[in-house]
Amino acid sequence: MAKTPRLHQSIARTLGMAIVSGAYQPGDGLEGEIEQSFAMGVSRTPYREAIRILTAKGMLESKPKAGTRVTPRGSWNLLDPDVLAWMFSGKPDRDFVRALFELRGVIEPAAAAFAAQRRTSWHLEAMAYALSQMAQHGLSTEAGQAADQEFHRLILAAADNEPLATLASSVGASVSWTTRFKQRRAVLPRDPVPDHEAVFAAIEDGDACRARTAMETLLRLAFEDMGLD
Amino acid sequence: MAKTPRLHQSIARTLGMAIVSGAYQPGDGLEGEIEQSFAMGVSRTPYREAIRILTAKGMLESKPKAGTRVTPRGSWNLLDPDVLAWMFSGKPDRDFVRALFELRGVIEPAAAAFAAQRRTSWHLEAMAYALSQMAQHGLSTEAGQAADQEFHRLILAAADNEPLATLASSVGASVSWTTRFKQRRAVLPRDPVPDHEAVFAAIEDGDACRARTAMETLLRLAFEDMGLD
DNA sequence: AATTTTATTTTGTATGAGTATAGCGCTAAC
DNA sequence: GTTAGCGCTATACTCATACAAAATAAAATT
Repeated sequence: MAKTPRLHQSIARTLGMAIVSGAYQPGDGLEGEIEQSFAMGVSRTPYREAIRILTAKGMLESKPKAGTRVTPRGSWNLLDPDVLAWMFSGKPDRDFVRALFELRGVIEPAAAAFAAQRRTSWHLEAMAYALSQMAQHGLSTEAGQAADQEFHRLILAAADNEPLATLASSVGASVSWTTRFKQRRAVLPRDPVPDHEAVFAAIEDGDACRARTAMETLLRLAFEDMGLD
Repeated sequence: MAKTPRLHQSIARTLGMAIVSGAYQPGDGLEGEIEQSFAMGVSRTPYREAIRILTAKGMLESKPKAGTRVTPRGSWNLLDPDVLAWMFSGKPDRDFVRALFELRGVIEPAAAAFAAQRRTSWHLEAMAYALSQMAQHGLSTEAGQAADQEFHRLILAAADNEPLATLASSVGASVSWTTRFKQRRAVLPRDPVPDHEAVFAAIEDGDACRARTAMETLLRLAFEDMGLD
């Protein structure tokens, strides 16, 4: 797990978390490469590369003489996997989590509908296997959670829409952080397998409309189980 | 327009375009920083920073001894504004454009529905202004196209969902390519303004359901005008 | 044959010097 | 008094070189 951290990566992570957590406000400046990098105890090289990473994600902008400044939130790539991870590494902002669930509620049902129309027999086999694994191990185990994610990933693959898949995987991954958080503190009351099987059956039948509603139901129940509000 | 290009930025752009265009296939390696950077006539510093930028967008990964390799398409951040720009800078891949449009068909109707419920008077004013600009200049002009994109951006903003709003650039790209495809076919038979006004009216009335269907209609008609198939 | 050790290649980090850009203040002209 | 042009300077940007660490491959050892 503790895969040796590259320095620039580590710096980007530190700065990124500081920015999303609000420690640096938009407009604030990271003034002076030399001072900043010295303050962090690293050389300019990895520090600058970290700046490039954050700039690539829309969180910083830097010009000669003007310095390096935090950009307004609107230009951050909030759907970037790293940015999402940084967001959830601290206190997850409730409004933001709710917004993510809302977005997921838009995307995944649509993906399920597309999947119903475009799935191949190969997809169906793989989904069936994932479901069986899920039922066998249960969601409290590593293997069960992996099977759950695999099931959702297969739906995206079957939907045959690349941009949709990247979007949904980012959102899905971040949502799973919160799920993990929930499970730590709670009961895991309901068996999620039947909900998933309903989605699978609709996709198998090629019934796009039913697949959409089944997925909506699944997400709604999952959201209620979290008890966010 | 020609705002002086920083070197690392320029290199990232060149490499990024080469990757999305397929000149470098996933799995291919950019072997040897020193050779590569020398071949480009630059020093290692900006070359490495360009690598960091592309890595941050999920298109490269690099490890000591193993070299720097292009990652599989599935891990690219296709919704990153820069990546999208690189995608569209070359030949427009029809399948990708269609997929992006399909995604738009998922996002925008839902956004319109949310906007109908959450828009402020400020949003309405701005949207009305964008519409007037659109009607005044027409979609064949720069100003008109800008107003079109602004209108769609405002809908996402009015939906009051931050992650959703970050998709504005993606949607914007889709919008601009819609008009471009239309004009290539030299058809331009129908006035798009009424469709937009229908969406606006529904949002103004706070009618979420009507806003959704109006947006769906708008997109369907626009898609037909594109004549992708 | 499996395992440990060594070698080697490639990226990663450190450092210092010099360049170019863009904001700021100054001057001068209107 | 205002504005336009000009030079100054702070800051990021680029270059060059050296060395360290990491991961794979090969070799040696058990």
